[in-house]
Amino acid sequence: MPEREPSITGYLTLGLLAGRDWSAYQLAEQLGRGVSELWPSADRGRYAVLNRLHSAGFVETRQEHTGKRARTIYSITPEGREALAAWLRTTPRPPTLEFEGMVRVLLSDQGSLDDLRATLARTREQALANREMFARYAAYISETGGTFPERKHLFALANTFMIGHYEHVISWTEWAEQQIAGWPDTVAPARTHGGQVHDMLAPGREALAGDHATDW
Amino acid sequence: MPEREPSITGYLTLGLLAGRDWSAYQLAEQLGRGVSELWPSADRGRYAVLNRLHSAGFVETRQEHTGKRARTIYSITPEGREALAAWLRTTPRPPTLEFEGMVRVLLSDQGSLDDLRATLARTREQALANREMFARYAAYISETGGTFPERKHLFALANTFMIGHYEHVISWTEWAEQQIAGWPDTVAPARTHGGQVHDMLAPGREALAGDHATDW
DNA sequence: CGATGTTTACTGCATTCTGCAGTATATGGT
DNA sequence: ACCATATACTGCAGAATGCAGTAAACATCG
Repeated sequence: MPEREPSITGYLTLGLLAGRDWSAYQLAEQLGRGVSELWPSADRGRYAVLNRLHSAGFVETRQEHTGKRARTIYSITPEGREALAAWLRTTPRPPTLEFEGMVRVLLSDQGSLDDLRATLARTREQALANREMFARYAAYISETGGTFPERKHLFALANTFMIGHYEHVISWTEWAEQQIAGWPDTVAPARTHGGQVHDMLAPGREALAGDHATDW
Repeated sequence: MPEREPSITGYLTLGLLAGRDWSAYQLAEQLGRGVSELWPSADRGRYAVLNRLHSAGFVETRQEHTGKRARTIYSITPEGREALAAWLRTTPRPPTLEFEGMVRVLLSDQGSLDDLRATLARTREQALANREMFARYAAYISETGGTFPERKHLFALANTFMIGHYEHVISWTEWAEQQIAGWPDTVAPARTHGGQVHDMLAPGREALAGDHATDW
């Protein structure tokens, strides 16, 4: 066995198993909830990760049954705990964003102003829904302690980030909608708009001087 | 040929080709610059995308030479332009985040307080560097018009988002560092901290009542 | 003028991940 | 008794990643 390093999904799995045993199905379901806004993964992949954790010796399995239907229960091994702790001592990769809507903004000179408006509106709606979801989590945790009370202090940190993140997306879409309000189309504004640095920096910040290889 | 839909990287490629012809190498390089903070892709994949665009009839190729060394120049076809415009009329997927650092925060009860502090510090540094990069782009574009002056109004929209995004990451890390300052370790605070809803919501916002299946 | 390092210009390969479909049992409601 | 939904996964094709590798052109320095 070549004993490769687990993926982030693998470490998330180990993190859940650190608290209690879970079935494969439960793990796959749990990793599709809120945490998928922080570390997305396909349902299919979550099962594959379990097999790799198993052959690396980081988890053990046992079978349970409900009538004829089997399910596999996973538990973490001491090696699994050590692998998780060792990973936490290493350096994280920077966060990455996959923002299809913003790609559409950049390419919107190849489409209509209505396309651009629709992209902004849709992005805003999606962010509103997500902000609401995390606000509900926050309220639920503060009222009841939540489903994982032993980690509520950590969920609080993450919840705050997520709410602020969607808040930022929402306020950006609103600002962008105002910006494009006076545009005749998606092409012409390059001649009159888009160069004002004061529009482009957060309040109170000034443009930085210095090197820049190129833009975008 | 089954004529599948291009990926987002494919549409980005078509978007660049809409302005002028590019070589494969130039395209691969360009897609690794700023736009990769919005739509990440591996160098290797950008070449594969070109082959798929070609077999779909969305781009055409010709060969140029520098001495013995060949390079392939790509241009967009009318079908490619139409595919891009048609895509812009469809609905975008919501933005997704891949935030390894926040996964570590969630699992930090399996590690030390120093691990958590290091994660926050590293995340802050990375975000500072990226904010600076986009601030430089913004300054460069406002001074010179930038490398793509015909799209500067669109880059301005995206630049503003990116600066605000990293700004949010930075201020969250600073807030989180304050939050954990008084913690004895990564486990105990669940008993005393982490439940205060007022810490967890942006200023002026109240917790929303309503249904919540579960947290995280 | 030759050696060395960097940029240009890609391709191959193993592994992983995604997305979709499919299978089969159990449970709850009308 | 029937049907929808939940449980509990597996198979497969295609796409993406990460790393390594090849080779020519160009710049720089002694």
